[in-house]
Amino acid sequence: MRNGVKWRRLPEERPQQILEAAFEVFGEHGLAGARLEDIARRAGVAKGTIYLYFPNKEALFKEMIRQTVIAHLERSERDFVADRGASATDQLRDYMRGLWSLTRSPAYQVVMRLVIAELQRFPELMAFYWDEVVSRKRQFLDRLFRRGIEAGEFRPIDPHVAGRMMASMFAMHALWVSSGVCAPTPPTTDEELFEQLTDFFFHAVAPVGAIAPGSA
Amino acid sequence: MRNGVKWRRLPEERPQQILEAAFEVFGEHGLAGARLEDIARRAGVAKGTIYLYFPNKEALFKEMIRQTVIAHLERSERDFVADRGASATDQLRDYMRGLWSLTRSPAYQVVMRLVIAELQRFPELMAFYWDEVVSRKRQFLDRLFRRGIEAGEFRPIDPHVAGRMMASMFAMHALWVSSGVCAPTPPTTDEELFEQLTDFFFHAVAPVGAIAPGSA
Amino acid sequence: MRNGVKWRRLPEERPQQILEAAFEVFGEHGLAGARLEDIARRAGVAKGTIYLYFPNKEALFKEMIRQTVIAHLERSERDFVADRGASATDQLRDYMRGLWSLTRSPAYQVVMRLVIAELQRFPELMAFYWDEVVSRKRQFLDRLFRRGIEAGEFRPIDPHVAGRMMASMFAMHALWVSSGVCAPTPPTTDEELFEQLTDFFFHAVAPVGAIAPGSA
Amino acid sequence: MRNGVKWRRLPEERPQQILEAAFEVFGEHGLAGARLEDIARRAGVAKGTIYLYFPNKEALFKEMIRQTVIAHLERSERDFVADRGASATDQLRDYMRGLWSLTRSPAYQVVMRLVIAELQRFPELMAFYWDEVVSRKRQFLDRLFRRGIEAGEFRPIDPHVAGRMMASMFAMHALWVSSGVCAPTPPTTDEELFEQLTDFFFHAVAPVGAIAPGSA
DNA sequence: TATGAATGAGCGTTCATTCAT
DNA sequence: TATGAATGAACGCTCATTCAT
Repeated sequence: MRNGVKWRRLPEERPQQILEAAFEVFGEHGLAGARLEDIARRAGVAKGTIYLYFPNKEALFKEMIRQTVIAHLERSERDFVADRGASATDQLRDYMRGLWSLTRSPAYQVVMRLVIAELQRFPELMAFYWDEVVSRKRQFLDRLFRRGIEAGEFRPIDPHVAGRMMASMFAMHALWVSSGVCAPTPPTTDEELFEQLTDFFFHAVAPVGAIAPGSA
Repeated sequence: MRNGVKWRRLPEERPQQILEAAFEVFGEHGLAGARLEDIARRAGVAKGTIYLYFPNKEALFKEMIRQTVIAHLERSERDFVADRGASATDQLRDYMRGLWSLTRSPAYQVVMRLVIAELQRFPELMAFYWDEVVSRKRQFLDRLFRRGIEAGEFRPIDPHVAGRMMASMFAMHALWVSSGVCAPTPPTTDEELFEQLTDFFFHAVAPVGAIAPGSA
Repeated sequence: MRNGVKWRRLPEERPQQILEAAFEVFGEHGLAGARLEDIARRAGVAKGTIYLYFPNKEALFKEMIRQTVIAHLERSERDFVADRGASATDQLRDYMRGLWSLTRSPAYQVVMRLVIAELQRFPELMAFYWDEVVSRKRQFLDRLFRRGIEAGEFRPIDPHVAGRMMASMFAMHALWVSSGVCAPTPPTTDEELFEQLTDFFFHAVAPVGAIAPGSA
Repeated sequence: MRNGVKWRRLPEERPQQILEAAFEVFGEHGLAGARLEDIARRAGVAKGTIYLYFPNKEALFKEMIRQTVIAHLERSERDFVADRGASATDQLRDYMRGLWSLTRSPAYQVVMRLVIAELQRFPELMAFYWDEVVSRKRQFLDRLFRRGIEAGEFRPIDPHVAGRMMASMFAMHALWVSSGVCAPTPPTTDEELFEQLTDFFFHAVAPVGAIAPGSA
């Protein structure tokens, strides 16, 4: 049959194919240092082909952000609504688990590093990230923490502050894990790292005088 | 006549002069974005002069790391020895205050960002950083936390974990403050940010059932 | 079923269809600035289809010249023969009116501009243009002016010169009108512009001492 | 002496050197078609060197306009003031002579062609040309013609119109001379062409009933 | 030692042209 | 005959590095 004749990759796969190459090359050389030529070669296409699917270099990175951080955020928001019945503590622990599994994915680690390291120099990307990620995430966590505080599950901490602390701990661990700073010396397992993070956090937000609700 | 010329900077000062300019320019434009021309102009020398003292752009970056991060670590260690008489809680609070003032210095923010962004690509530098900074800092915090745990000031948390959490929170805030992610929405003062960090941390390490020792 | 498809344009119309689109796009973006993609889209065909009918971009341009400038010249010659009975002054005024309405047509403005801008670089086209347009038009005007001079309607000016002056004024106004240089400052109407041109020209060729014959 | 050792071109000549190359290349390939690389090679410098003296391609063209059209305009304005004693007719004839000698210079012909052909596509250049040339020239000619009309040397024609007609005739002749449209067939000398232009123009603006004042 | 004019490889991006379908 | 995804050479512009002075 005519079928077997050509086995090139299907056109529908092209954007994902390019994106995956971009993930790798951005990860290795940074946002500014990555060369479109390398991304193209790694994706197995010509330089011009990239521009059939993405208007420019920044758009590639935007899409990377969408597929990792924003996708996760949307999942979290859906879960939050679906899990309305659960306690804030349980909801938070679920959220943290999702965040942690994201944290361990190379794609997210790359994105985080680039966001921290280079986003400043790309004002349009910075604005995008701020609107689509930072403020949205903040809203989400606000609602979560407020619920827990009102239910007496957490001490009356400023929800913004709680959110910022959690984000800082997870983000930094993403960076450390990816750059090997975390792993080497204490041969801690991923699961142990997660336990340490949640345990620490739940102690920090536990009602004063109570047993930390998250550690059981 | 020729005498008035004495007022130029001495040739021996040249490297430091260049390094200071590099600091500023790297801080403003990042490693890749910094232009040798700008550094030269800011240092008051010609572009070619830089190459008399540093073989290339990278070398400038390496020297920057040495002069900032290591220098700070040595200061911390000296202070720790000098404060031996105080409680672990007080010592920790003092250390945090020092760390926070460092965190707010542009120099540290620059180095943190560049370390996160670029260190991976220089394995030799990464090793250097690991030995001279990461493990040394870890030892230092270990001793501090162990003291506090033994005295019952802190709950029996793994000292490594406590150190890692603290470092992650402060490091991330350094990055956020410098890139404006922290500041905008809640018009929080620097001092308030510091209070939030210490309050959060002391709650997390407080002996269970006790009032958080750090919050007063 | 398959029947409704009959409503597509016929294949025989394809070249004209493409040419019309080329006209518009060349007019808007110039020869170098026009993108084949735009022409294809505007013609309602795919990019590749253009290459079935024209070997390259240049060929499109050549064909455009043929369809506009030559076509007009032939119309002028026919009208001249048909109007044999009128005075030279009337014939000239009629010709000028026709020239002016041509001058205002976007197609002519486009061709004029492209001829000025690009013809030099295609010697073969330049020769073609010279033979088929320039010298033919000159002959035509020569006859017209000679008639007027012999009849005492115009002063004894060199007919070549009169023709050249007229052509220069109209051509330049075509270019100016199309590029907006003429319009802005004095909000002159098209009709006024035409009056100014003819009035000026008839004064210039009026018998010395006489009232300019064209202004009434 | 050390003098004879190196005879490279002096740095002070560089801008003019580049500009002359640009003149040639723009003339041959147009504004959009000219390649910086060609200009550099023709000037005997490297591509980057151009950018030491001109911020971009457009600036090269701006400077070309300045050295030809604007320089001439400024000369004309100075002469106008210096010649206050002369009749408007004499002043105009002097101006025309200057304009005609400009018209014959290859540089001016190139500039005119590019202005006509391509300026539309470079809006910033168009604005520059409009402000620095078109409106300034218009003012200048307005004053000149108004003087002549008030003194009864010219018929009461709208000064704007007279200026526009003159400009159109000279401009078009510049384009024709440069592209060979004017020259070939009637082997007219440059001087004769000039006489034809002035004679035609002075007849057109002569007081009705009078002998054309410019023709002698 | 110090200069800064000069270099040219390299970048992101565009688009005329090709060719498998 | 018609498509449009894919190509890749070419462009304007930048800037780390060199080198004659």
